[in-house]
Amino acid sequence: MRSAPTILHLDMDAFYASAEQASKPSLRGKAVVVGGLGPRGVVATASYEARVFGVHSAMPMGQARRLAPHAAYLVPRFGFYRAISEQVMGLLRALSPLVEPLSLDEAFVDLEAGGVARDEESARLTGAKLRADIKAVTGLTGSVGLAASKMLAKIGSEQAKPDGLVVIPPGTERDLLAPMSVRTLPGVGPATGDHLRRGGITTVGEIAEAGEAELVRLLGKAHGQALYAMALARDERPVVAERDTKSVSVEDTYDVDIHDRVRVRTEVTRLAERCVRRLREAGLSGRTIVLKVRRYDFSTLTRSETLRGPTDDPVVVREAAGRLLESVDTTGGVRLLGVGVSGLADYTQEDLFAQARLKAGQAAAEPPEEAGQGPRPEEAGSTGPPGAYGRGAGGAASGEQAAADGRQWRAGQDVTHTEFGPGWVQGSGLGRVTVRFETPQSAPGRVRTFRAEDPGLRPADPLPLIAGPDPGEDPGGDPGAAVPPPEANAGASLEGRGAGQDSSSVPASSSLAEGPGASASRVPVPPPATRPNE
DNA sequence: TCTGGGGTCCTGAGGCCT
DNA sequence: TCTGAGGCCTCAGGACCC
Repeated sequence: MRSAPTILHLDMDAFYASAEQASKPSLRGKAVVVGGLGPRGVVATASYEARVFGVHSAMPMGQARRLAPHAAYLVPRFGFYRAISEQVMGLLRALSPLVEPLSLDEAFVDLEAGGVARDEESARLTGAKLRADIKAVTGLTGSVGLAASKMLAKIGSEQAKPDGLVVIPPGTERDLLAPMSVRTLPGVGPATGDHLRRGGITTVGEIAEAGEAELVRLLGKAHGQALYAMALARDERPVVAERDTKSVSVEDTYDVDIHDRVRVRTEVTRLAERCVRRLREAGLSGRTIVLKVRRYDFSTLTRSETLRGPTDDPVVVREAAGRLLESVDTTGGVRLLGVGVSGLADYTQEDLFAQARLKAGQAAAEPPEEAGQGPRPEEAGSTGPPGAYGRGAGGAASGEQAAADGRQWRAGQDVTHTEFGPGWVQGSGLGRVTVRFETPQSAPGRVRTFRAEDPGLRPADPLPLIAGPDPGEDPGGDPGAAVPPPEANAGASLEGRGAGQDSSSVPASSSLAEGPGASASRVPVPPPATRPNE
């Protein structure tokens, strides 16, 4: 263990929801929930205002709507969040070469490796400056934990939330941990927590008292030993900048269970092809093909097959997935299907036979799938594949909600109108789309409703959260990062899979439709207001 | 309206080989 | 030739994380 708190953990506060609030002035200070709006969607992130009502991550969207019916419900715009995340990661890499991203909104940094902190005071100053830089570059807040190990730095950032900084001085760790719930420790989820509770252990201190042998007896060797070490504040895991991908997978939850075996096979084929596309984009190939099936009763089973050598051949993966499906009983219906590849290598051992088959047979039969990520009218009327981020109704109606010209309007999506300028979709349905016209730098904007096929309305790229500084004047020194890349468009997120079936977004967020925006738009609120309308 | 998507790691059973 | 032990691999499932 280090003698100085030079491991930094950064956790952006309610990241997706905060990004949406920064992007949409009328949502600032309001309950915002980002997640799948389909019938089987769950909450990805809730703003702190929404958390007051009990809404939290991973909660079924229906439950969230019951708890916070007046919140704004938006689909995630991963491209947009990724662009912001890259700005933040750029700031972290300016501190140290050892940056370990955990997700779009979280990372560890080894400050010692960067030579920017040697002791508690310099670490604290570095953390404070980082938070200020993040605020200046992105307009968002992040919480920072500083400690001598990854586990404690993460606990520190959790304690610092929201918008704070906590340093855990070396030597104080065990006293700090002792009264905490076992669930504080990484790797202790609901199941392990229950296990420990049945063994009479509810706090970290009680883990330490129980001793390693008892932990191993309760949880098995690896888990028991690891947890015991953590309880003693022993965590020697290094910050690792580069991690090799171990597997690549894709899966879809369906709005309505699929009973038709032919349809199941079709979906597995489609997933296998999507998976291979992802594999190839990453320059990888793999030996083990995995089929995942979640049945109507939520029971999940996996079947896998290991090939003689790694492949990235769509025919090989498709056929293997098809064989695996043969061993699964799907009567009763399936709610989720997934295809994955593991045992990865960064090269391909060519399967010449499959390649030959592909050239000979597939070229003609296979349409250039999803090339334009556009709508797939041939599927209209089928149960839309994207459960999580799909639209509301599901079932046969899904395909019919698309605008006449094939455009899709989804809650939260950026748009621009020839007459009214930039804005975002507040809701749509029944051939109408409601748009709020505002920008990150404007006052809360006015709401207007159009026909879904209004020729003046078109999708747009997200606008930068911070008004671009004069060229050359970038507080974070992050080159050209202020403007998210074009692919950051809402419709382009989610790998295009939703485009066909998401159709008009939810008749959504009824809460928003009648929001106070119209009146607020008349109030000259100084930009960039944090407390908009009302 | 119960429960997403994309990962990682661990465990245990069983087969195969030496 | 048979048997048992041990190591390694594959497969399936569970838990956890963000």
